Amino acid sequence: MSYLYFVVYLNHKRSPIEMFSKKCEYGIRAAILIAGESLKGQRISLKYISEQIGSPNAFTAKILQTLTRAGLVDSQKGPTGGFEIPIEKLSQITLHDIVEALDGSQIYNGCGLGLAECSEDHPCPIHEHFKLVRADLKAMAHRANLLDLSTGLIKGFTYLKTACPKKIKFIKDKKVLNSITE
Amino acid sequence: MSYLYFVVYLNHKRSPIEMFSKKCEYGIRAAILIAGESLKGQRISLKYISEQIGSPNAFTAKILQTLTRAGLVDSQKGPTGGFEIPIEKLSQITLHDIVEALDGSQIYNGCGLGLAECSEDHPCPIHEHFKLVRADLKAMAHRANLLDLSTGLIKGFTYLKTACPKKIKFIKDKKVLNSITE
DNA sequence: AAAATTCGGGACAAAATTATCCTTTTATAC
DNA sequence: GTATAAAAGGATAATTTTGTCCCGAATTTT
Repeated sequence: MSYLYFVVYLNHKRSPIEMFSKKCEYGIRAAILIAGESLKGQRISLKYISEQIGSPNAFTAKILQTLTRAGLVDSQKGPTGGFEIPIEKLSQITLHDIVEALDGSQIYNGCGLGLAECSEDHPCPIHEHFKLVRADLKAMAHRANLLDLSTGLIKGFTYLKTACPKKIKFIKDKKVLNSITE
Repeated sequence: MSYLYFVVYLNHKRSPIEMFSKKCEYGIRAAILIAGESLKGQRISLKYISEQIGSPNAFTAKILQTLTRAGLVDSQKGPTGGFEIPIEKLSQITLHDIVEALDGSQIYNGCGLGLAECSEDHPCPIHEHFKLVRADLKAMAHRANLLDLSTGLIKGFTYLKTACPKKIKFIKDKKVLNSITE
């Protein structure tokens, strides 16, 4: 007698194309979490961060190193150490700052078709069409700051981790299922 | 006696993050070129396409296969063969159709932070901020069609290839320079 | 001082994207 | 028919992105 079980697992792979790289997505999520905890006077560890935002631990460590070196986040070693952002800086740090540090500003400045030379004088076919999109994205990234982004989180209005899985795989064999879910 | 030479070369590597994948960029450029030539009653070959849009030949072949299988482009084998798009279909095929076939629609539908579950009811912190950008991008991609995109090209108002190089590398040694540029 | 905890950073591994090579198939022209 | 020109498609390689492992450095607690 065999049953149909299903096992669910998160995947960390970047979908064919998203707006930001995985590095940047994790970085933004981490920064918002740190911002929220900093507002509450808490310093938080890498372990806690990767648990809360559902990101791979060691990869997140590299990203936080980058943000720390960029001066966007403060780090402290040793027990009781961790990451934090001074409250007074929260409203000054924008989404743009995070993206710039991790992905660069190609996304708002580059040509939509990847041409090196694409400008008003020498436009690609979608140059005009792309203007508005790029301008919106750029304005949004400069407007959104860590204070605003983290208050929604603290109030429970927004979320940083998906409760729902990305990939669902069906497994008939109970033993196989248990070997994966144990 | 040594001089300072510089050698210039195009790079086909995707920058850290752009709006579309390289595959999609080449696909869009190829489709617009084919559209323009089709308007002039010409069928064009892979070789001509990759020369005109400055894309790697074999990679472009794969992309055109995908577009052909998706029914967006017609292909014909043999001498005088090549790629074309029936004129009457040009205004019906949108940027969205090309992107959808090559990259999927994740870019306008997916969460900006990569969360699997991100919606009005369970939003990520940047969900509201991203709405406008995504909507603009989606609307633009549905609005822009191959007829419009290719007429600018035919009239010489827009370009599909960069005259200007992406990377510049300085090389002092004349022998090294010659070995590269020969 | 020793132990424990946490970040820093180098080396390495896996996966996805980007790109190349080469053979087969199909159609045209001679 | 034969040669030729072009797309189709399989296999493979290079590069980049994503992710892991492990050890060292710094800081706090005991």
